[in-house]
Amino acid sequence: MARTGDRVRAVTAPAIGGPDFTLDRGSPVPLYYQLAQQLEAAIEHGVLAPGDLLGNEVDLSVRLGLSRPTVRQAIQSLVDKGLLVRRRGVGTQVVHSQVRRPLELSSLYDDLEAAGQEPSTRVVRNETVPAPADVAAALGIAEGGEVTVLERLRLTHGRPVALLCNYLPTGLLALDGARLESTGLYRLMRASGITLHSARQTVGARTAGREEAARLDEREGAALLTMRRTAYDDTGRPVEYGTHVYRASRYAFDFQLLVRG
Amino acid sequence: MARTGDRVRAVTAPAIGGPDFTLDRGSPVPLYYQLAQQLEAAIEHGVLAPGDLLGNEVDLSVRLGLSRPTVRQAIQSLVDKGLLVRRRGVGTQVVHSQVRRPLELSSLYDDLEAAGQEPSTRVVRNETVPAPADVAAALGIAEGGEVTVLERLRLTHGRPVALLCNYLPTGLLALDGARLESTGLYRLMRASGITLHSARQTVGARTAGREEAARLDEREGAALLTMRRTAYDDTGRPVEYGTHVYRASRYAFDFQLLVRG
DNA sequence: AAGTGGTCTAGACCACTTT
DNA sequence: AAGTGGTCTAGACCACTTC
Repeated sequence: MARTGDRVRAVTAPAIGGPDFTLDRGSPVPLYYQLAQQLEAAIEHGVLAPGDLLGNEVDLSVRLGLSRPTVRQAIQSLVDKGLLVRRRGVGTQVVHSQVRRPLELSSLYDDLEAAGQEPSTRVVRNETVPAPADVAAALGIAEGGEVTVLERLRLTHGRPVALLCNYLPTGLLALDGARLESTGLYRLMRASGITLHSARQTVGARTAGREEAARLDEREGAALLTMRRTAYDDTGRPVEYGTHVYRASRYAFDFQLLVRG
Repeated sequence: MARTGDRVRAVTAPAIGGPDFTLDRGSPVPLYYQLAQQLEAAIEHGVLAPGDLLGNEVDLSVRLGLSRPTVRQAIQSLVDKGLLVRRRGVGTQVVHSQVRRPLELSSLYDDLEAAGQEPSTRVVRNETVPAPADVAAALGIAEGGEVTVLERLRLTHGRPVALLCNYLPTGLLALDGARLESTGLYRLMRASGITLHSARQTVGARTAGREEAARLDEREGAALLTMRRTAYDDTGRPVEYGTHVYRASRYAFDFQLLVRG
């Protein structure tokens, strides 16, 4: 039986009824993951068109020289991503719409950068303070305990888009002012080995007060989008609490939801 | 070997090092799912506290009389929900925070009802019209093709909260006016066999115009929360497009995001 | 009746973490 | 060295859908 001992053996499935897949058993990348990536690429590039049937799992596993559970694991990961649909008695097909974008814990900086908006940041405040009640509750620490507060003005093309106020457990992270001006907070956290896992968000709206309007270069009474968020790492510990205010005239949240199975 | 043929056999695991689990092999509910439900309940009720180790998978499977893959499938489903964390070489633990709420494709009606807000609905418009360009694009039909347009005023405790305007492919669903006044659109769709799978949402804000303010019982210039959404069924076909407007003074979106693995 | 995915088993070897 | 989860195999029977 082929086991991990057989190094650098590559298997190419015949193209009968579908695209080619190449598996490398010598690679540290799991076989199910290699297959999932190639399936995703085939869908992405239109080799597998919306509505196409994948061919049954038993045949696929024989053709690929994999066991059925391994093939199923690959398929399942794409079903979870919403790229494939399984129907008992029918088969597995590529989903009909072009919906590709994942739901992600959005980083404003990354989002803006990806959209070609040339984001920049001005750090307004970066210090250690006693935790106010709401912050303490959100971060799960004692009221009055030390937290780091970070206030930033986010701009695109040199014009203000948002006022960001974040609280972090002190000592979690080195908040270097210069690096904060050149990148986003989440990227900094990831670089420090913090794996973000989930976040709870509340999105609302209100009108701008006078001082706020001035800082954001808006008229008084302009519509603002507000966001309050607590983010958790992969062990479920709160690592960040923030209240953000966006100029509604220049920003809207855009995201995709998946219904849980 | 115990197979599905053995009816109504129940297995109770000894409580050594953990809570009891009872599996019914005669039930049509899959074993991994029964286990997952009981694990989730144990976490929910505090029998398993945050940070608790679950015990290794091999022992668990022996205790429960299940194979390891089956136990893993149960655990994996809770990891996906964000309730458990696995660490190689360490074990599986209950997540540290109390984050429980799932991310879901939110139904305004259900959300309000769950919050004890006594929602009600007034159907303002329910007819078939030629599709405007944006609607046609969102629903993937020809511009000017037939669509059903549905306009509703949503109230809580008898006071307006939101103006809902939805477009659906004509013939997808019987939109009975009376039922629309007593329940939500998504519940009606689910009852018609439509399985919602994902949605793309854009959330923004603006100030209220005169007529709009009057309909929502707000002042002119009040902050409004806006939402535009396209929902897809499990085959990826668009089944609904809507533009909603909420009174920011009475409503905010509240949801949880999970980072994709 | 034939074909599909859904579930389940009883093993195996591996990589990683902790002791 | 010992213990954990991560991956993988080669089967099996079942429920559902379609013909």
